[in-house]
Amino acid sequence: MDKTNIPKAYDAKQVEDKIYSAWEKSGLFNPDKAPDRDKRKESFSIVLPLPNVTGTLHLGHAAMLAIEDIMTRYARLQGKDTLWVPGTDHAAIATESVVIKNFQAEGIEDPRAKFGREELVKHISDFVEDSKKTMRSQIRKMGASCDWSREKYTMDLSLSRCVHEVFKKMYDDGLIYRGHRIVNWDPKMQTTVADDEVEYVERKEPYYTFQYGPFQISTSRPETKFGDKYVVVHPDDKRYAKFKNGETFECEWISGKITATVIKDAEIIDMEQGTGCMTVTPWHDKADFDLAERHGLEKEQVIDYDGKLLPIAGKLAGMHIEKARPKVVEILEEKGLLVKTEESYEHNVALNYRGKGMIEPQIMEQWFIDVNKQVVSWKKKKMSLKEIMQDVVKSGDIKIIPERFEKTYFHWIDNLWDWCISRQIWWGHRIPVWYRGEGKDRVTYVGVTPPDGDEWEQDPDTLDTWFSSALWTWSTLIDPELTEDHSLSFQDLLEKSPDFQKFHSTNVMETGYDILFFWVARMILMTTYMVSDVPFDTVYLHGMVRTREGKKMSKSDPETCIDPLEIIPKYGADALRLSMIVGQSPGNDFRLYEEKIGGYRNFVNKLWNASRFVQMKCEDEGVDPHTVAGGGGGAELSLADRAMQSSLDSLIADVTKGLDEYRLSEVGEKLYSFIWDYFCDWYLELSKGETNINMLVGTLRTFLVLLHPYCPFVTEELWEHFKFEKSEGMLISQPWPVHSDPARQDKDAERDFQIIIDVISAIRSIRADQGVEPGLKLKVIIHTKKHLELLESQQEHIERLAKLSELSIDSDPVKHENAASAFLKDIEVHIPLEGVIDFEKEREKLGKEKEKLESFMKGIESKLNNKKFVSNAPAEVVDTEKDKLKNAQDKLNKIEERLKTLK
RNA sequence: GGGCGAUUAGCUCAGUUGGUCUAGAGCGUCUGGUUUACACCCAGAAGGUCACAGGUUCGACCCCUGUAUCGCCCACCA
Repeated sequence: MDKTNIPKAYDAKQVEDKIYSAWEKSGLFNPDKAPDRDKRKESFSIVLPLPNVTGTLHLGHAAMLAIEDIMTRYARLQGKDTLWVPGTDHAAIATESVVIKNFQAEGIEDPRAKFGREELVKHISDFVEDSKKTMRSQIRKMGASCDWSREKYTMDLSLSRCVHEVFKKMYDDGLIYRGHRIVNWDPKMQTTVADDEVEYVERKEPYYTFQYGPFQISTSRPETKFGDKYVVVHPDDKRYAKFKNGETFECEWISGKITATVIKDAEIIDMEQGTGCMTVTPWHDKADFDLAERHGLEKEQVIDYDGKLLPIAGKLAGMHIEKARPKVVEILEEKGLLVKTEESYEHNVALNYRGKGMIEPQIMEQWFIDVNKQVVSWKKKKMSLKEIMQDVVKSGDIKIIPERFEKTYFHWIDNLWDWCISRQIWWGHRIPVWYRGEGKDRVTYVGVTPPDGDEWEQDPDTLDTWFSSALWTWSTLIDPELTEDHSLSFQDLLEKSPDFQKFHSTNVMETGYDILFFWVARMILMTTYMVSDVPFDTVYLHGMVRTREGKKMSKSDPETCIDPLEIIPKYGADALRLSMIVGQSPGNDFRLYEEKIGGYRNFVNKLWNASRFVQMKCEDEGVDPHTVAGGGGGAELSLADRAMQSSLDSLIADVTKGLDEYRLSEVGEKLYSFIWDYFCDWYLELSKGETNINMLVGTLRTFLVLLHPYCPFVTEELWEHFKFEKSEGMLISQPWPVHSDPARQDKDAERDFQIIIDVISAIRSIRADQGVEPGLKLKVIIHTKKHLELLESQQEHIERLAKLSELSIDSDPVKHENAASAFLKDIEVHIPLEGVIDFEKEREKLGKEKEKLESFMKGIESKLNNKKFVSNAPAEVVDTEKDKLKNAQDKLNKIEERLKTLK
């Protein structure tokens, strides 16, 4: 009969939802409801990197949630005032394009025209509400311990207030301006796109060379060439030395005779490339635009905002550029101006990262943030936004993990242009600018609230979605009720919001390295500017999840794409979490596949069964696990117990230090192998013979706390069975275990326990070789060098241990039937030392080891004698060196002793 | 073109400022094992000149230089 009330196998599906609701019910995700809130001094806060509302949870989110939840739960267990704010992003372009696509699939060709602004926005809002519901339930599935009572959304009224406050302040400071600039225009979505949101895709297209007066120019885009009336060459190019800058000539071109001007420019021209000359299209090319600005050239629009040719194209006017291309080539060919066609020329085509529409650069009036104007006060100096962004990372105010991304970050900032923040879509924060009147009498109003009067008209554009996301660390912490009171200044809002005062700046920003620029950099920009503080102290960047083959996971490929929502019921959220943490290092991509997750499911099950075993033990001993106090229980501890106690102490120290330094993978691995290899396979096996139930239960409880950040569900479930009657509440709010002074650790016990382990291992080997002749069996025992050493040098111990394990050692051959019973019954084991050890080889080996040790010690000694090293290196480093030396000396002594005995 | 990284067992990856690392884990492979914690298990084995070539050092997977292959980011291709 089963002596345990714990089911035989862990069924994640059955317990996870139940436990999550219990946590929510307890209110412990909310720092305000922490039972000992007043005592909590230190605070820890983190914001959820707002998943956008367009989709469902994917593995990237799952990894992010797992990492952040570990950080959050660890802080909470440590007794910090812990807040993790969840929320979602309205994801302007992404969301609008999804909704429009959905309508188009229903047969509504142009939803904008059909519904108009107000109605379409309403439809998008409804869609967003649905998505948010889905996201919420999925985040819960992962076990994320975020405070749902503080959930935020970038379009909330309180967050919109922040957006307006920032816009107004930046406008007043002259950091936001409106101007005609060349922007990335997406004719499909009818909006501008930020530089970062443009992606380049390689395409093979024909490449044409045309005669342009005395010059030959090459292009893959002849349809833009109608307005070209400048030809540019390098000032040092000897081939064109006879032409002077500004010289004009007449030539035949697409729509007839034109007058062209020669421009000499060293910056834009690469003499080596092609013919070394080109014509320019300032309206539709950024480099050409800059050239035109430098030389004061005329700019002319050729393509309209729908991607169709303008009247300048003559008879081709109104035609879409894609259709017009062959026509233009045809016209020029007829005129005899086509020199050659290169069929598959490889070049990059610019696409919108959202929606994949082709980008057509256009000159448009847009809103920009000036990143170079030195008007912001920071550290008592006037600096530009760009300089502040550099400063906070350079000075170490913000630390990026892994460090190498700091270089990437600086590189990006060096190449940063003014940020175009206006978008021509309807979904998003509308720009808080109103106009009245026409022409010269036009008045502009910029404000947090709309101006009084009816005759005002608001700017039709919306803000880039990252504008509001960039405020996330603090806009979510401002008290929403206060934001309704417009008599309060922005400073008042900050000062009167308790959450902001307590939790900002946040401790860590955890996100994928792919949005370092999009988001992390912009949070730094906005927060330093607006709040005069950094948004977070540490940036932890995780890698991208890849398939077994190393490809990006994409939803369109269900073969390789793993859906967390299918995995969780099958393997459990705990297993999924472990599989995405252990063995991964920050900033590096990692591959995930089902077997990996299965492996961690096995670990969870192992822990589960070990707990069952402990419970059975309790039953055997007639104790209720809840009344067991832990520790040694006052009884004299066996060697094994002392060893476990001591190792556990080091484990706690390692786990604590590791988590403090965000080394999640390493800590996870340590817990995994400690629990499985050391606790289950040795300590539990040993306790089959002799048990200190206090130690057993106490150790298990410690594991549950240590492992809780990684596997919250299974540990919480097991806690129910093992919690001490006097401890209050759920595992989630227990105190983190403390470890004792390392000097007090029982190193002897640890070492001796290692010997037990080895002896048992040896006994098991005999067993494994049953059926083989007795003499050979014994050789197997001592085959491994470690055993040779241990058995020889620790014979005394072994005899003691044999007694402890109810083994007896004498010269009789092996009589036992199997090894496990060795701990329970009287068994005799024969371990002959004589004749198996090759003393000659031993001496040789020890001699080599001695030599090595001596040179090692010499090195360290010289290091310690070096005054420069001692005075410059931190005290810790010097101490470790000293320890090393001491250990080496100990070891050397032992070797010498052994060499003596071998003689 | 500029930058950043990777290269460690059949596969996927760890390896914490150079030394107790004769380099580890998981999966896979092979051998043996089922006595009530667990076959989602236990014991054991095989498998690596840490990409290559130099250098620094008493000592290099780790630091430096170069080479090769792969990947990512940025810029650009008139």
